[in-house]
Amino acid sequence: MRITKEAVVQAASDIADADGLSRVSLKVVAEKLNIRTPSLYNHIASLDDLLREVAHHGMRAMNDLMAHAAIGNSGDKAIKSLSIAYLNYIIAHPGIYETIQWAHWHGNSETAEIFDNYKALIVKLISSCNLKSQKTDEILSLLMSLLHGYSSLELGKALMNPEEATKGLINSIDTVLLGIRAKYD
Amino acid sequence: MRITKEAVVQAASDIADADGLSRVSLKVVAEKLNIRTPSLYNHIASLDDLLREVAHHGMRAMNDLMAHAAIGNSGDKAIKSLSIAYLNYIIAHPGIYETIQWAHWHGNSETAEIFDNYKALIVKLISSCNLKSQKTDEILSLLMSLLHGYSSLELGKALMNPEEATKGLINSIDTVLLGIRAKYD
DNA sequence: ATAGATTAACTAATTAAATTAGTTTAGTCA
DNA sequence: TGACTAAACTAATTTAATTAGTTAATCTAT
Repeated sequence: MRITKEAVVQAASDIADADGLSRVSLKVVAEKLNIRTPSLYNHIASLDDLLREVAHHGMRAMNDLMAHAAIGNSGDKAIKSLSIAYLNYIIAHPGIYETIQWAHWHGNSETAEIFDNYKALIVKLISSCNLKSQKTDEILSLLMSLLHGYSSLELGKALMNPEEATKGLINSIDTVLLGIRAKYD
Repeated sequence: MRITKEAVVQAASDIADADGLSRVSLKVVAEKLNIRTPSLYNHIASLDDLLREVAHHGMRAMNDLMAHAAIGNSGDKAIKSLSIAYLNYIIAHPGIYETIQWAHWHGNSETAEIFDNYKALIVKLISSCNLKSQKTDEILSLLMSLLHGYSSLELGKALMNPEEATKGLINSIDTVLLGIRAKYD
């Protein structure tokens, strides 16, 4: 016996990745942990609270992975490394990514804070491109849109063929960086 | 009395737009229509079925609006017109768009068919750009990613300031088209 | 016009899941 | 070792989806 909050979040994350967010319920989480459903309330405040925890845990993990991927690189190279890390995480954790999207609407101030950390990381990489024009917000918006849009739309295919999906994303990033150079440099 | 299936879908769509997808339940839909919850089963097979109908209705509406927006234009101009129509629909119907995203995972073959129509429309516009290279799939993926990614991420802000959001999208499209010209023309 | 078929409403009951209340048990530490 | 606390439990409540079975209203064809 004796479960920790981390174990609860982990169990919910695993169920999300294996069966999808819609299959995550306190019932199945409790079953996975071999405890009764109400016992979960010793660790979490509600189902929504648990899902937010899953999302936050995932967002922090993504931020860490992306930051590490960017280390030692700058400019286009760094942006591509980050993008690959982003897509790899989503391929490995589709259910957590689904939960992160859910948290985009059902999140709280902590959600916003972690999201801000993500934005700050990308801004750093944009700065490392040393563009003449400093319209960083426009470029940030474009890059985030592409990363999220591509990941969401191609996730189904990406799970079947990760290589191909990564190539496709890098190709799109290339095209966008060409446009950015043409417009802002 | 006497409700039609269309009225049920409309009621669910309205609730989604007003209060968000998570607030759509057969209970509140029935209340809005002044009938008892089980009576809804004369028109729909299940809650999931209803949500799929909401998504399909919305997807068809979007396709129509985008097709009309593209009429009389070609190339970059057509792509921008379509993009504005896309974003305008989402600003007007955030809950339906949320439902469409839900249907991306919980959809059926009909969902896929309507989505294919959307892709075919964009492919036509790409062809009208008369690019040297015919890597249409790469460009399709990039444009769809941008449209969906930008719309999802900026929806919160877009509801507050539609003008600004539209400008931002057009700006990103411009940059991407520059990159496409550089790479594929 | 009206019998029969169909549509769409109803009530009653079931199931499933989230949540709350109150209780018990098992380790921890003074 | 005895009180404290964390974390489990059972029992009960609430809410929503769904099913079954019934009835009323409309529509259709003679």
